[in-house]
Amino acid sequence: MERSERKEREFNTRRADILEQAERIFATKGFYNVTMAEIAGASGFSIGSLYQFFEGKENLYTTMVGEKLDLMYAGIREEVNATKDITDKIAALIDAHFRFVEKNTDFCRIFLRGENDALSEMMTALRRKLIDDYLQHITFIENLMKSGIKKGFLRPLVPREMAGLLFGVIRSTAIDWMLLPKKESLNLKKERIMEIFLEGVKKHAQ
Amino acid sequence: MERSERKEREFNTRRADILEQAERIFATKGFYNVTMAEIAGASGFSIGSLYQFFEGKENLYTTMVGEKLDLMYAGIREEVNATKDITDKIAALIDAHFRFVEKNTDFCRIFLRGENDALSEMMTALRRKLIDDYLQHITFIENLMKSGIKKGFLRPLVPREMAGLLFGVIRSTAIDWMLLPKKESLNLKKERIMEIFLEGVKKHAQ
Amino acid sequence: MERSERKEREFNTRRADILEQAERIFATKGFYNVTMAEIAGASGFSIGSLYQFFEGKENLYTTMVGEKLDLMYAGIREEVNATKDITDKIAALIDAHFRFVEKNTDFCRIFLRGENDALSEMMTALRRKLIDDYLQHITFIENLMKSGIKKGFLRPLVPREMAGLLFGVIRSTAIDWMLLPKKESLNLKKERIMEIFLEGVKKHAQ
Amino acid sequence: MERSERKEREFNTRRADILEQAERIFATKGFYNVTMAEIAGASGFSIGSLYQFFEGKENLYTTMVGEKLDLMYAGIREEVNATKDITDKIAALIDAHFRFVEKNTDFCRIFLRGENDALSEMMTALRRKLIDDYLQHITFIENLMKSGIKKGFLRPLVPREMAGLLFGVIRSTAIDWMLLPKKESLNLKKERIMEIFLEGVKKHAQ
DNA sequence: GATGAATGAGCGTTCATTCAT
DNA sequence: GATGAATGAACGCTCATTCAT
Repeated sequence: MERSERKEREFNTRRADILEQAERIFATKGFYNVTMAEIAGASGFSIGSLYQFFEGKENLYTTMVGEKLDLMYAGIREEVNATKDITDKIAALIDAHFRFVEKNTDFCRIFLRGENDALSEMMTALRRKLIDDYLQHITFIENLMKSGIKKGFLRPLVPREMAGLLFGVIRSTAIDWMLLPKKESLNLKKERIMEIFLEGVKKHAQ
Repeated sequence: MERSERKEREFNTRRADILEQAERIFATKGFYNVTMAEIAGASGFSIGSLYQFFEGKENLYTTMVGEKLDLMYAGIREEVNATKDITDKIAALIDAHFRFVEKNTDFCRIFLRGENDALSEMMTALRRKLIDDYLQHITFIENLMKSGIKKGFLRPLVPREMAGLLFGVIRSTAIDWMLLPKKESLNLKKERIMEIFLEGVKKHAQ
Repeated sequence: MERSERKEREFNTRRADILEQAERIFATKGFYNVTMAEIAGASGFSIGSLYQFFEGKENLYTTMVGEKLDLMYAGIREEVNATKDITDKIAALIDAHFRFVEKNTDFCRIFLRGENDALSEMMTALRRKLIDDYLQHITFIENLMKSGIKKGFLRPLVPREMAGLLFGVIRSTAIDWMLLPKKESLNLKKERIMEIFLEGVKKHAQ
Repeated sequence: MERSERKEREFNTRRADILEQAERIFATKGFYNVTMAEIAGASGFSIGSLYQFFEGKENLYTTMVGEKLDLMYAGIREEVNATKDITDKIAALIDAHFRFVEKNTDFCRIFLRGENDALSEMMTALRRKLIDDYLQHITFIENLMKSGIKKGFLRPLVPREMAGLLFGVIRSTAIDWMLLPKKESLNLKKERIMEIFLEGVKKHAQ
């Protein structure tokens, strides 16, 4: 049925438009300081229309966050998987993460502000998803570490902890960059992170 | 006037009681899901009384967060300053941070959830303070790095970036610990962080 | 034009289908708790189509109630008119009323729940019609009483009041039956009503 | 504590004021066509204040109906119990009922319009209460009939059915009076009801 | 004619703040 | 000072009706 196909395409386009505006607005003002009327106005729909695309404000918010985050993780892993060498993989991991943050700074600010209030069912579910996705990503990095150790490139430390620390510096660097006004590209930090992560900060006897 | 001194002491005691309850409740439910009535009930004061100690809900919240954070940073630096050796100082930095997080997990969750909504003047001011304090702390760590480099213990990397990364892994490790249910002491992570931070993860030729 | 005749027949069939579903749904949930979307879904039409048959929700409701009620009164009177004897006529009046209630319990519940809200023009008109029809029915029964008195079968009381009381016990008995879970046939009550109505409850000297 | 006593008295006075206005307004316009703002305005309170006295609109409505109905039944039975003779008791039953209807016509119209929508928990509970109270009242009348039969004043018919019919004519007469514009006192009907109920309408051989 | 997505006025409810007692 | 009842603006959500397709 062509008719319904076009309908569905249009539906998805409109839905995406709303999500896009919602992302921008929620990122700027936080969940509680945004009204449905505001999102409706910004996305060019009426208040009532929003409810044809999403069950309510919470659903709109959690959907937006969830879908965007899926994109982020998927994008990062794709780039990592496209490389062969372990060093390149780590570089890609950092690079892809930073590029996502730079392109979606507003969205990422949501995690600065948090608001994963575990009061409603939906918000609880979102929080669970965030944690699950995060753990899955750590596991992905853990496997990177494991293969690096197996290949004798990395020291035989606990892979999970190595993964946690690597992601930690990536995340922290991104947070700092978002927090601070000076807007040099995040990518400039990549090499430093890699060097310190790989070599450590301690001066060794030469 | 002794009278007014006692008055003031009492005032401060009551104020502290309110802040203590407020911390617990805000940490559990977030800024927007807490009512003044709830804080009043929990702290044993009437709603109206809260307004004698604080200008309003936002003031109560920002005061609580600000004062607690000051305590944290002051406590950490005090412990660091009480040691001499650079390795001990780094250990103290991590140790003191982790102990604060373990003792004040609820409070720290506030930063997981964020809600630094920059809408009102007060919330903006709080956010500014959070950033300032953070930068000040980074500078403190930066000075640690500088002295480590000067003493020839650390490699001559950019001290600010070293500081950022060290704090990054500390923060990230704390976040993970708060996010995840397994409740082994955070302190177990200290040695790993130090080792990886100091030595790096790369296997060197022997 | 045969064409238009068929059109009209189809129109009436569809209209009747809608009314039938509307009756069922309104009876179950009341006027205010039913949505046009619900009626549309149940009757297999689109929301927009409902507006080709009825001017709006109120019109659909008042039409449904009005037409059904006309059927009830007409049916009862037809059955009464089909008998000769005054006792038989009274029996038929009760009988026909009870049978309608049993066959259309859901519909009759509408009167239990009422909702003849006199706010809109239409609802006011419906209420007026309900009252008019009711009075007309009472007049019909009044004439029954008159003829019974004229024939010397009934005591020379005020016919209108006799009619009001007879209808009163019929209605009340029906209401009780609808209100209460025990589902023996309403018809079992007919004989009792007739006996008490005709003979009274007082014990006479023998 | 005198203080709290006065508070409580005031609370109850205000609560009663609200219920009084609510009764008037709900009776006029039905549950769904009344807004909290309207009740607030009419009773001289702010919208928010209504929620200190009642949990919400439904609670306000069901409370009002329930309490008023209790008063009615209690009042009627009290008057009946104050008489000795069975005929007087029946007269009192009718009389008290009619007086309540005349003094509380608006309230009673609520039952004309119904709206006992069984959707929400509260409305279901109200409906249950209405039925329970009704059955209890019927039982009260049934006992009247039983004692009348035992004393040999009434024919040995089924007491429950006699009670149902008596209440039926009372209710129907009241409904008619409310439905119709002519405003002669309801009490004029009392004698007729008693005569027909006691003697029946059938002419007996003399 | 038939459809159902779009509209937006309108409602019940919440809660920070005030102020009379 | 201490109280907590009173306030009312503001919000999320619903649904009868319209109208472009």
